[in-house]
Amino acid sequence: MRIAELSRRTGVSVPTIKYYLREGLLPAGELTSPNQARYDDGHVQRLRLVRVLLDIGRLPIAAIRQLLAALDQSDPDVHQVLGRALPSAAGGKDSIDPEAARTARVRIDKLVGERGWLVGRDAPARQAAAEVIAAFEQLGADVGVLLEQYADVAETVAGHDLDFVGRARDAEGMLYAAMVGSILGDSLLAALRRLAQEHESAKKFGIRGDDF
Amino acid sequence: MRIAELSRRTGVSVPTIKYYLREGLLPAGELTSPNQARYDDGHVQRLRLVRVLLDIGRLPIAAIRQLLAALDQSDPDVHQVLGRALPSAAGGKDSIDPEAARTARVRIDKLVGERGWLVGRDAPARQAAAEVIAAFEQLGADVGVLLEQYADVAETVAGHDLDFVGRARDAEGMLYAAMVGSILGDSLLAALRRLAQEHESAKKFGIRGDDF
DNA sequence: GCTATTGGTAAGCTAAACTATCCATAACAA
DNA sequence: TTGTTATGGATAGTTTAGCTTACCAATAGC
Repeated sequence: MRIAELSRRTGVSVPTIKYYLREGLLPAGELTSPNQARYDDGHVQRLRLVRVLLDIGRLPIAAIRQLLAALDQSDPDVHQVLGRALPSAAGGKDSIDPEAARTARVRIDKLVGERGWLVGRDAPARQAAAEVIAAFEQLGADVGVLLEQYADVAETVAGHDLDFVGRARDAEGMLYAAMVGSILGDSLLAALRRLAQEHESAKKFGIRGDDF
Repeated sequence: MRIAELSRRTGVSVPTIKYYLREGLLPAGELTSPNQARYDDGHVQRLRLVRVLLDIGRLPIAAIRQLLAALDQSDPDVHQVLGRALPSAAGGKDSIDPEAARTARVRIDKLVGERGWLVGRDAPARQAAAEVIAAFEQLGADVGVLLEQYADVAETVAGHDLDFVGRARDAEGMLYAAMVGSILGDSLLAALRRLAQEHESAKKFGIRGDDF
């Protein structure tokens, strides 16, 4: 197919597709002549993946490029992708007192150690978790109880996630599932959490509205 | 205190504080003369909240303004905030086939109904969840099993969340806890999930590196 | 009295993610 | 064949969010 059909099939405008090609988010089509290229279903799928990572995962273009590079490696390493390549939802900017972050980091390292989690010392998620904990405390909240409860939950979820990954056909499919499941899983879990929160809140406080 | 000290105590630059004042994220200080105002600890706390919602929650300024308006209401309604005011993590843009989203919406409504969740018909989280499910399917993943597992987990987490809210002293504190816990909870859960995923992956695939 | 700071406003800046415009060439319809 | 439309590739422009800079008259504090 040519670029117009690729655009029609994905709902992405032609200029945007050209932009993604330039940015290396989409491999170039097969050139049949100096200004004619052919695209295939792989391009359609890749383009849909990019849009989902952008719109739902809210990943920046640069992060998506890195993820896709991992997908295209000849030797796909699911473990590396799960542990390192995936950016966690928390944004990178600081706004947090560095000393509070250091204290929280010790706390997270302790939690990981106590639970026997096999996680690299330099795994970015350690720092991400520490920053969120520091933020809680900067706002005057006590995360003590919540942290352990969430860690329990995280173990459960991660178990389900690895089952999900394991259901893929081959190594490449597992890598794809790890990526999609991790990024979209965050959003799915957040949305279901909101629904369950509203339910728990309705139970606890009594229902105000009656539009169920 | 005056604006310079407010800046020093929060690490937010003076021009940025002025910008937040203009945007209505921070109430004006008490004017002592036409060009002198006094700020207090409430401003410090509010400013820290804004930064956390921006940097970790990644909420846009407009959403933060709305949230803060809910905080400042004379009659704080925790249930409304939990159910409606809080934006879920998923971004607003579409990129998803509207028909697939409609099918997924039916699926979510069915799940909510079967579980007896007391959730408004028009709760935005329903749509958010539906869009994520549609995204999964657009990428060729089968969310069937995962969805039910995540719903179980969401119930557990929401229970913890409401306990967290219930630990606050008064109604205003509960509203604050609901807001902070919801937004930061998403990020904390995501970071812990990454850690647990790396652990589960290490167990499943065998450990590649040895830097623990 | 004198310098630094303040509150307030308007204009400017930066980065990210597109979008528009060109151009020479190629495909397609008449 | 011939006019019209589409294509790949490149460069420049646009939009939005979140700040920064610059400026001003008025005040603080020595």
